[in-house]
Amino acid sequence: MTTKENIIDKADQFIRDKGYNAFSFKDISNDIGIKTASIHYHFPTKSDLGVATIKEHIARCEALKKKVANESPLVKLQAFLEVQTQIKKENKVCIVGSLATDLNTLDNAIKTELQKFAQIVINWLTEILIEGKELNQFAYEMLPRTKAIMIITNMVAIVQLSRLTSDDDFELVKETILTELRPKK
Amino acid sequence: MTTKENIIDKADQFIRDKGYNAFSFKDISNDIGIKTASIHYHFPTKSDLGVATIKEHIARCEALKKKVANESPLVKLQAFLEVQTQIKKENKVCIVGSLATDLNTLDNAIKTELQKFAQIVINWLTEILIEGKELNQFAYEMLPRTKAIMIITNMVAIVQLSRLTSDDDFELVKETILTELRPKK
DNA sequence: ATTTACCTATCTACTAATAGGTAGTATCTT
DNA sequence: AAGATACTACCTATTAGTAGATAGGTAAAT
Repeated sequence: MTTKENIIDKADQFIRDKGYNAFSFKDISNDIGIKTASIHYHFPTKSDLGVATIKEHIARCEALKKKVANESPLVKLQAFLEVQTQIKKENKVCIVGSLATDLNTLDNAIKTELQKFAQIVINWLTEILIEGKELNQFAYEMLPRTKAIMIITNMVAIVQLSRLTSDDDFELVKETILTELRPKK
Repeated sequence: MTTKENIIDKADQFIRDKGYNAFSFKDISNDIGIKTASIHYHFPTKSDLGVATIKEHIARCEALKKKVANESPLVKLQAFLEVQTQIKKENKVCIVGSLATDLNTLDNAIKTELQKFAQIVINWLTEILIEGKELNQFAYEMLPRTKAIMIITNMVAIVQLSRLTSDDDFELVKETILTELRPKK
């Protein structure tokens, strides 16, 4: 991993652990053994680092989409849910949720990139749900995009809420989503 | 409104607008025309102010519960959803979501108070859903507490996500929740 | 009735720490 | 030699929090 990648990785972890306004260049500096001025060499401003971090998420999302492109809708959905499961395992939150709560402190560059990422995620899950219904693997009555938003909001918020209630609630929500999609014979 | 109440009110607005770590005593100082040292007189630490802010939410929630105690389950649910609608109207987010993303930067006093509030909200909606099913006003198949969590996560996250997509998505989710609960004849 | 003491709420002035960011220089790699 | 990368040293602004003074009100003791 290059230094640049290393910096992005740490920024990502801090944002999803403590929030954008609670992490500093010093935090990253301490973690990877580099001076803060050197971080500014790679990313002139904190906002530049924020944008790069979201771009990394977009890239990882596109890679995952490609990886499961030929799988069944159920496997695709499971891959989708597995991302959140990993987040939960690390006791972090989704970057969309984290930055959305801080949105009014962020400049337009970050805001725009985050909107782009949110669109990609919603569209991907919508496509999975459409395909799943066509193949009779999923059953639901509302519009596919609506169902996608219902599922995404469930997942985004349960990683946050289960920090306050119980980790079991995360599994509960995940299983409920899968159960609700199962066709009744 | 006393100065103390005024401070809590501003803190609440800032937390749900920008997040806990993005607001300062100076922000409040500017808004209400008082020096930051005077805010420290009422709330020795920022954490004390945070705790007081959550306590205010708990008090308002209990008051709302009492106000609609003799109404039908549907009216109670609508009162519940109206709180979020108001939040959305102000382009803010729910305090639970806001503080949950910052949780790892907060001390135990705030964490404990926030857990208390989350429990109260979950329990209230659970009771509404149980009563609504008994009276055949609501239909759902999962456990009442599970359904409550599904609805709460939908609402908590859509106020965040609709900052990035469209305000219409908030109404979409709200209507979908009501539609899904409606018994099929 | 006046003094003494205390309480409440605010102020001015300050501190130590941290923030993001910059300029100029050194080192490493090719 | 040259570009990429990292450094030292610094700057300015802001942060949460503190100390001490002040002014006004209250209540009991003289």
